[in-house]
Amino acid sequence: MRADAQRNRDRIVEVARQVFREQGYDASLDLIAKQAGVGPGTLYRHFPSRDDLIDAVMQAWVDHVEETADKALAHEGDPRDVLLNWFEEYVRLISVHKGGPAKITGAMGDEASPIRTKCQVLQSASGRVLDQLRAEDAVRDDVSSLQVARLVGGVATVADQSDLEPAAVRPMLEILADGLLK
Amino acid sequence: MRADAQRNRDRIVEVARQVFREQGYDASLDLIAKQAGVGPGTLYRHFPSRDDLIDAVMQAWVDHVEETADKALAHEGDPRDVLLNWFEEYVRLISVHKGGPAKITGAMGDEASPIRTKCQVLQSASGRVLDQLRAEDAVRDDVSSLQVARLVGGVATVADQSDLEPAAVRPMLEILADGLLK
DNA sequence: GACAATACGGAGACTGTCTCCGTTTAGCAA
DNA sequence: TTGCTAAACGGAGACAGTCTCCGTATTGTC
Repeated sequence: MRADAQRNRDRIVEVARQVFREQGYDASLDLIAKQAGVGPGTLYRHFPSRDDLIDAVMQAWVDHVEETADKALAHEGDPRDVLLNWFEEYVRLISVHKGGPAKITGAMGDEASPIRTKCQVLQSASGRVLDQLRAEDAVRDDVSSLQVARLVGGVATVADQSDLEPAAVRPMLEILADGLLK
Repeated sequence: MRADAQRNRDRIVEVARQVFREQGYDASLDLIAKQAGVGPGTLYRHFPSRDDLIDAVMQAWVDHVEETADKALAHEGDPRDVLLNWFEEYVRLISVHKGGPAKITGAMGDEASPIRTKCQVLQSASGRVLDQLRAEDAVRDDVSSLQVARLVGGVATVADQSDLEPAAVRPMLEILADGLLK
């Protein structure tokens, strides 16, 4: 990639991250282009769809997911605590931007989605936590990590759309956890 | 209301119901106006916001909710069956239109939402089912009908956004039910 | 049949998406 | 350096959707 192209691409992503944080994932793309000091054509050349841009914005965030899962796994406590702790982190992770939970959870399991790789990272992180608990024979074994990701994602989506406080989300996650544990 | 106004209003709602069914809740309102043979101004006078129109479209559907809850309550079987049956009906009810689950569940608990009354009907129907099961000492009593509505609504939202088959939704509802039962 | 009051409707302002294409620039080779 | 070409730029503008304003038309009443 040419140096100027790389420069523009980076700036667009940087601006997009900030604008998405302030206005949510449905912010105007032309506005992002303008703020980044490029024309709309440049933005759309680099990122043909909104999801492609979102994917780029999320890139930095991916590493954080693995790390968070590691922490959850190292968490002291009984299986219920471990699971709940992971659920809360999961919700936090996908709720960084308004509209994020719906976007991510909706794309979960969609092979063709531009943010597919991000979903896979989340799902596999979730899978790791689940596997450890399964090894302890703590969770039922007829559930897939995809189902769990969707269930927790569903709670996060509702919480995002209704502007719920974490304190209001917790009891819902507890019900999920209790349904999953043996 | 003047006779012509009533006529137009009815026709708009009728057309909207059909268009929403075909295209989802984010269909163009000007298109609905055109199909109903009125100007956009007329549509917006009757229904200042999209949600107001959606609310009107849902009106016919409300009676059906009560009836469905009655059927769920009369359902033969153990508490888990009753609960699961109701959950499946609930998901079906709010998934009539694409985008419906998110719309309804997002508005749940929002006092200012134009579709508030619809949410209340759903929530109270859910409350009735829950109350009966509580009377049988079958479900935990630290959960509200709002929480349950949100949990099941969350599953429905994800299912709607990912175009999941009912068969894929069922296991998720089972987890919810198991988390709710004592 | 006249006159308010009420309702209509469509032109058009505004916002956001996305493309096309003439212009500019980076990078390389002579 | 200079010249060349592929790559990239950017902004005008086509298009679609939302929503309003206001001149016109219709209704129902006295």
